[in-house]
Amino acid sequence: MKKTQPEAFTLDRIATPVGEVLLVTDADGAVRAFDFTDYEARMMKLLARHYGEARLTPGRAPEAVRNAVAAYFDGDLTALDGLEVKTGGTDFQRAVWAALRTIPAGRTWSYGQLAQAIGKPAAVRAVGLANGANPIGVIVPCHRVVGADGTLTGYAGGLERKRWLLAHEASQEGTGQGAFALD
Amino acid sequence: MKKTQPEAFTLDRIATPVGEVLLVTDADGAVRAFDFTDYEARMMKLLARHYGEARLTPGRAPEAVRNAVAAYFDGDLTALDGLEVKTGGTDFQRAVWAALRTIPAGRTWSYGQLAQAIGKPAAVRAVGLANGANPIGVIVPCHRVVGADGTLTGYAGGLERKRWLLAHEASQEGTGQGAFALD
DNA sequence: GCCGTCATGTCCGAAAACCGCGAGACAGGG
DNA sequence: CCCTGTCTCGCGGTTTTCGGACATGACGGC
Repeated sequence: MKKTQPEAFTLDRIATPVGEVLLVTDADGAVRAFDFTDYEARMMKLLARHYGEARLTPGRAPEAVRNAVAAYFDGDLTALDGLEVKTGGTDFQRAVWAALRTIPAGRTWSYGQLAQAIGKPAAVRAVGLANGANPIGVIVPCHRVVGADGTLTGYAGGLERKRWLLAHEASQEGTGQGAFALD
Repeated sequence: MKKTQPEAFTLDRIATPVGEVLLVTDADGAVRAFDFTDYEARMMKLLARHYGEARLTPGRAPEAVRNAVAAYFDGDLTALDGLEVKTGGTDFQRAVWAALRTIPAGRTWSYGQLAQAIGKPAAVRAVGLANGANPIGVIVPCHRVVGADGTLTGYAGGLERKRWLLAHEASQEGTGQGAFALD
């Protein structure tokens, strides 16, 4: 049992080209969680783990956040970069998630590169774990990490979506920088 | 809506015939913890377990509480009965602690009787554990529980103090009801 | 009588399993 | 030869599981 301050969060739902997403924000407008509706159970589990009995009340997220999400899916790939996010998790996990946000849209890193970036070049596999435990999909772009040989190894929202997101980000950037192959 | 703070508690210190005690109260004047100064570490651990990063600020507890404590040690054995207490812990533990407050001063129960009182006659040993985990000594009178044969089996504040408290309560009641033997 | 045994709830530490990896060894196929 | 696909093994944080230790007492065997 952790520190259990009930902490009231807002749960919003937004339609996107890859399906409806869940968007959890706190009283300060910071994003606490973001995931696809069909993985709602997993998101709830993560929230419960980090915040104990956090209470979710359905409602509308701040317009600034909603607009940023819409803009991103609409082609403005940097729209999410300014959003404030807040997470629980261990120091290691937070380091990984922070590093993820430094990967620019249209680029991909390998798990090894990511491990290197946080100063633990050997913790490659652990990085994969932390990646999978990311509570704020898309905004914290865990989908921009692929295998050393370019394979899309896994994605909590389904590989299909990972593929779509990367294509979305690549196509907007132009065709020149393709650091990975879409099959 | 204000942020959920780590819950501010007040920490007071009071002198008694058996040594200085620590008295933790909340903003409503309810008692959250009570223990002897020489077991401060254990009390802090319990507080941390139940309330996370609870913040303790040294200060004076409400006069009503201070007076009740003084009166009890002065011979008014029922002085503590009216105090409001609040605890964390599991359902089981809270059931045990609630039952403890029904034991009148000057009387003792066995662990078996206590287990019976909460409707789990077989959970005798578990009751002992819960007893030991009581964060509010004296006010929640865990010292009034002894072995089935009358032995003072254990006390978180030291058996010496348990003996003293029971003698204190017994002597004030008169000599007739001695349900236990002091050695 | 004395001793071993078992039931019961909770916490705690140790150990093991779990992986969204990646490097190296090896065997085939052009 | 070179290239590639498959397999094995070590890596390291987090989560889960497991096994004890206890503020006891009732019971069955010697």
